[in-house]
Amino acid sequence: MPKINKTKYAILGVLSMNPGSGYDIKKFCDKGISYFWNENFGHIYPVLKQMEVEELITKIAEQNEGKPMRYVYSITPKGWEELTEWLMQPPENTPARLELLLKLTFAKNIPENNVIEQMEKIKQKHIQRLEQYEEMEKEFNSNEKTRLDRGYPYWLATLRYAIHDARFRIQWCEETIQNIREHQKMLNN
Amino acid sequence: MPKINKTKYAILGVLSMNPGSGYDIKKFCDKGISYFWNENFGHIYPVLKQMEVEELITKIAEQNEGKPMRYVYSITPKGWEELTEWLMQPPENTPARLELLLKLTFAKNIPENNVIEQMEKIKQKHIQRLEQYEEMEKEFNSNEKTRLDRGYPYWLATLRYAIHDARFRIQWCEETIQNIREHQKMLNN
DNA sequence: GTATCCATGTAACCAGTTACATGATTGC
DNA sequence: GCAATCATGTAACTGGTTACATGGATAC
Repeated sequence: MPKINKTKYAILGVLSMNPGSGYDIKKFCDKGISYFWNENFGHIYPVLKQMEVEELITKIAEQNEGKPMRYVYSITPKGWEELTEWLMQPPENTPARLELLLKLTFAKNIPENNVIEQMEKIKQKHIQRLEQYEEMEKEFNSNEKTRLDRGYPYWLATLRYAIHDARFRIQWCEETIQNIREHQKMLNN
Repeated sequence: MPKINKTKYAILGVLSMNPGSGYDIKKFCDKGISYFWNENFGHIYPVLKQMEVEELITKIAEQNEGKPMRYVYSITPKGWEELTEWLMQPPENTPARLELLLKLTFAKNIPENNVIEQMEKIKQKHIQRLEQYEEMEKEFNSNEKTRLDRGYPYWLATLRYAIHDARFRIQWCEETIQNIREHQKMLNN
């Protein structure tokens, strides 16, 4: 089977919540879900065009005074069908490619201290991420309205994933740094 | 900056351990590091060719009786240089695209039970993965020789990453399933 | 005045995937 | 007899990235 255009489903999903322009879709990705999903204009615009041809979405031109042209897309019944069908299907797991782990595999060819430094930086990055996510969680849970929304447990799930993820990475960084140091000592004796 | 061919570095890394053929490289990826790195023939062979032109590797033809032709590649000094330079650089983080989380974001459009079923299956998959990794860890640590290798803490790190990863996902699946159920009940009252 | 936001799009590029082609050997 | 392993490669394709082009409005 050929590789599937995931951008199409991301767009369908975003438009299922609200009609919007290509720009709006990009904004939603950047502001709302960038820690697990990313899109860029160079792909969004051509895919939108193609989806219109496939009748998954419809376009309406919007001209506000003094502002640039806006093309607002809405999802069609056919689009809804395609979206829900995709949602019901188990997610495809794309073959992993974790550059950090690949580097570690061959890391014995560079000085230990360089590796430790890199791991330390990565740990700091995840500590910052974790703080952000925990802040987001607080805000999210303090909002009464969101908790009554049918989507509540799903939004929460994505956030919790990010939190778990950041935590395990911090732990793993610490553990790994310690293991490198201990091994260093062992070999010196 | 343009996107960088990571396959090149994977090949350099594999050949830094032992000279080998394209087939050997693929085998190493599949057997040894497939849970965090994947390559396929359709990319390996052309990249090998290009790397030979760049003088990062050299080729020797090997003809064993009755067996198909083998082309064994070795890393050159220039290749070593490029490899270590890359290793010293902090890893690029490619923009995330986690299909599962994207689906959860829009999951309120399909029946809860479908989502729960999917999450249950994913949990089972990670339980199996975890068992495998823990088995691998035992074998790995029981081997005296590997512990004296300079690469020991790095190999261990990749394995420990996989273990941490599987564990957090199992936990997260359980948590999420429970949250969906509780929310379901709450809305029914 | 300068940076950011709003807004749309195209063209060139490339990394990586899939399918196809070939054929001997080994193990069950 | 059949599947898997060994072994190399090409061609077609496509999903996604980057760079380029344009230009007004708003906020500091």
